[in-house]
Amino acid sequence: MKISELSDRSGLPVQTIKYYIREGLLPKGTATAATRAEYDGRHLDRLRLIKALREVGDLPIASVQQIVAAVDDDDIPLHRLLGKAQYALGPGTEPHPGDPDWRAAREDVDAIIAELGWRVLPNAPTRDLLAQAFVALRRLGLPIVLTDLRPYIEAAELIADHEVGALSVDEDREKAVQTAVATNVLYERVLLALRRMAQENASAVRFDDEA
Amino acid sequence: MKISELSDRSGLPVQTIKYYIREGLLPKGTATAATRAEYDGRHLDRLRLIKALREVGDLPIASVQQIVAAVDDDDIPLHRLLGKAQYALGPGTEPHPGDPDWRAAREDVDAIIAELGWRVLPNAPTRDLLAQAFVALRRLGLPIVLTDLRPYIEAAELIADHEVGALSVDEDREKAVQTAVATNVLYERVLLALRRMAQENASAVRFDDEA
DNA sequence: AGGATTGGATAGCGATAGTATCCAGCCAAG
DNA sequence: CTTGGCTGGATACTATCGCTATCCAATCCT
Repeated sequence: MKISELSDRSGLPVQTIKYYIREGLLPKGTATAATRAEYDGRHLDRLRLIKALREVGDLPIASVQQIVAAVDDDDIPLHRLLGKAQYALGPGTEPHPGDPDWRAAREDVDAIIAELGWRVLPNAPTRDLLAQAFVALRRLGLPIVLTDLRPYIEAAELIADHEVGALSVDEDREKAVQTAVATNVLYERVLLALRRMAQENASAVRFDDEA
Repeated sequence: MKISELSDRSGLPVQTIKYYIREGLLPKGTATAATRAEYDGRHLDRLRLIKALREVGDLPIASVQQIVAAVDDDDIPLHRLLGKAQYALGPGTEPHPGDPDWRAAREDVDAIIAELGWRVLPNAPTRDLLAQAFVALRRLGLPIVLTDLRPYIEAAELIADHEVGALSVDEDREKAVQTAVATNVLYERVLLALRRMAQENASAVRFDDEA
């Protein structure tokens, strides 16, 4: 199909598609002449994935780039892909290892992971992500105790077990990989939305009934 | 204290503090002369809150602005504040009511909330937030069924009940409000980080042991 | 033949979140 | 009491991000 058709079917402007190609998010079409190229369904699928990651997941172009690179890398087995994608999602901000607060938080994080017996790589960016939140909480005078974390840990395990259990390994890789990455990012949003709703509900139940 | 001290103690450049004052995130100091103003501990607290919301919560200035406005509004009772803050967090992207996909997703969302018996205002932005994720999933050929959502709903309720239960109502408002808002945003990050870790762990348990 | 469409390249734009500079006015040390 | 280093306040500048717009020459479609 032509780029204009790709544009129509994906809902993205031609210029944006060209931009994504420039940035390496989308492979070029197969050239048929100096000013002509042909695109196929895989381009469309990819574009839809990009759109979902951008619009719903709110990922920066650079992260999407790393994710599609991992998706395209046939050497990565499906079950490693989610981890790979998480590295691309990254901690957002860099850790500051010189800062003693930071180091203390990282030690807390490492201790909690060890305590839980979770198998999380020592250099996983999620450790820094959590440490960052710990630092901020501490600085606001809100220290973290393990019991406070309990419900979050429980919830996280509940969800993760479900998600990893639902991973299909037998489908064709292309599709499975796309599905895995998309669900991971999109269900993150789902979880956030549900938490906020559940909060509103719980608050209504607790406080509105008093009045 | 002087602005330079405020800068030192908050870790933010003087220029940035001035910028925050311009944007209404931080009240001016009390002027003591034409080129002199005095800041106090409340300024520092506010600055630390802003810093946490920006750096960890990754909220745009405009959202922080709305949140601090709600925090400063004494007419808002504490237990309403979290809801108010959520409105400021918003859906990120605007809903597109003309789109039939969107409308269908919104109906799904509304149906689920009704089914659960949750008390969520009809115009809550979280409804759109969830609908947006539904639209994206549907477009990727990944329709949502209630059973898929179960673990997320369960997790959300678990967390929300804990959080709302932990809200203190008796402390002095200033501090309590700051705590409530900060924990809400920061524990969102905590939850995301824990989910990713739990995923890595669950994946390791399921797949690495096969090899 | 000729208007529309492409690929490819380059330039521009609008929003966001700060930085930098300037200018007086002030305060405190010498 | 002067003088050098902060201030507050205003304005201007900058960098990054994620697109858009424009151009051009080569095609294609009719």
